[in-house]
Amino acid sequence: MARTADPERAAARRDAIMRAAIALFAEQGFESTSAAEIAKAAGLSSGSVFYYFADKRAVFRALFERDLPAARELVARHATGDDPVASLLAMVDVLAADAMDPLAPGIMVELVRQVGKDPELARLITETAATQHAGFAALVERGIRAGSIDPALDPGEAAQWIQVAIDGAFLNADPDHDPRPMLRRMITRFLSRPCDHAGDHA
Amino acid sequence: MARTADPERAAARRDAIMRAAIALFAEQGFESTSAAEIAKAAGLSSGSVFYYFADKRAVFRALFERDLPAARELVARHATGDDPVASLLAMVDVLAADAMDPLAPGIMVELVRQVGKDPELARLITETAATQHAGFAALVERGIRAGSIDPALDPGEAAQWIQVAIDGAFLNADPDHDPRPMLRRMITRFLSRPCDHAGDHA
DNA sequence: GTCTATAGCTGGATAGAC
DNA sequence: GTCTATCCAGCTATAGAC
Repeated sequence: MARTADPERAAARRDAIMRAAIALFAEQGFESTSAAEIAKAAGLSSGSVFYYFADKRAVFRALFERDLPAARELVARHATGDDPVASLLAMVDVLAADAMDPLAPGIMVELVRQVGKDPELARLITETAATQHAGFAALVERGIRAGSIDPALDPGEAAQWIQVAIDGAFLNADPDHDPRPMLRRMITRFLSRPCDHAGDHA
Repeated sequence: MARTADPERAAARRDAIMRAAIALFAEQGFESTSAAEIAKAAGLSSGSVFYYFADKRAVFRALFERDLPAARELVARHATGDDPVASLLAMVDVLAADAMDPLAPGIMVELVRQVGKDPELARLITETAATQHAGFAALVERGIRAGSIDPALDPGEAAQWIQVAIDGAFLNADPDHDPRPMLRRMITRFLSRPCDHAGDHA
């Protein structure tokens, strides 16, 4: 009854294409990577790429399809905790973990570019980012009510700046250096209530 | 004696090409923008681009050639001041000013991509970034000695994180929203000495 | 100095063999 | 289902007219 003779083999090939594609897109960019190159790197022939994917753009999109459910799950997992700041930092840690991947800056940059060209990709990424944003904003709000976050902050704006910091870390990714400690320092202090003796010393 | 009949006209045309190019590169990307498109937007004919520039890549490089002298001047101007943190924030303000330009994210992204492909551009950008980095690091060190910056910070690492934050702001640029107040908050607090009653309230 | 025309090449996507 | 062969569009860069 199976449509495909061997669904497992088909999934493996799709996966091989995606793995080859992510490396090539990150290193060379989307436009500079030909379908033939991807096929070769995946151990297949040129035309096969178009059997598994509608077009080159669909290959790129597929690389980010798992991110939306992952974001939903991440937000749900950290929505209910005793300490909102701790939950928020745990989310940051997870999102920033991939920033040590040497492919991260290349993929990040290519993603921004392709989002402007592929409306379907744009919808996917917008929703993923909005999901993370909502999760952060809710935690900031809870932190404010609990007194552990500066009430002068607007939760939505603060959430966006947390994402800005993570984006910056991705862009400057370095495989030899874990960005998370400094990212935590930056975000913790950004959120905390003002410290009335800030520059004391004198 | 003049080599060119009208050097002023020539400079104006070069400039027109550059202005047209920066918009197109930011919106569509480098690879997706043809030389013919640039020429048309500049009010010239296709071949003329190659009269004023050696090749398409040189057009892109030209867009960043003024950044290195500008960085040197900026660093020099803020090297000597009574308050290192204030000088540092003034530098950040200048560098982040362009983040309100709607073209900023597109150009930023394209720059990262092209730096990986054009070694001459890479040299230029690396030196520009290193100049800014050195300026920030020197100010952080002075701030530590003056007691206004947390001595636990490594000046080089702190300088890099200031650049990370600025990069993030560029990537998420929004013409309607000045990122500088929040950027200042984030950096000030990142640098400041620890505040021993951080999460008080209870 | 600047334009027109085009050479020469590359790459996405398909058609049809197997 | 997968590969080979190929078509056609679109691009950079140049050569030569004016």
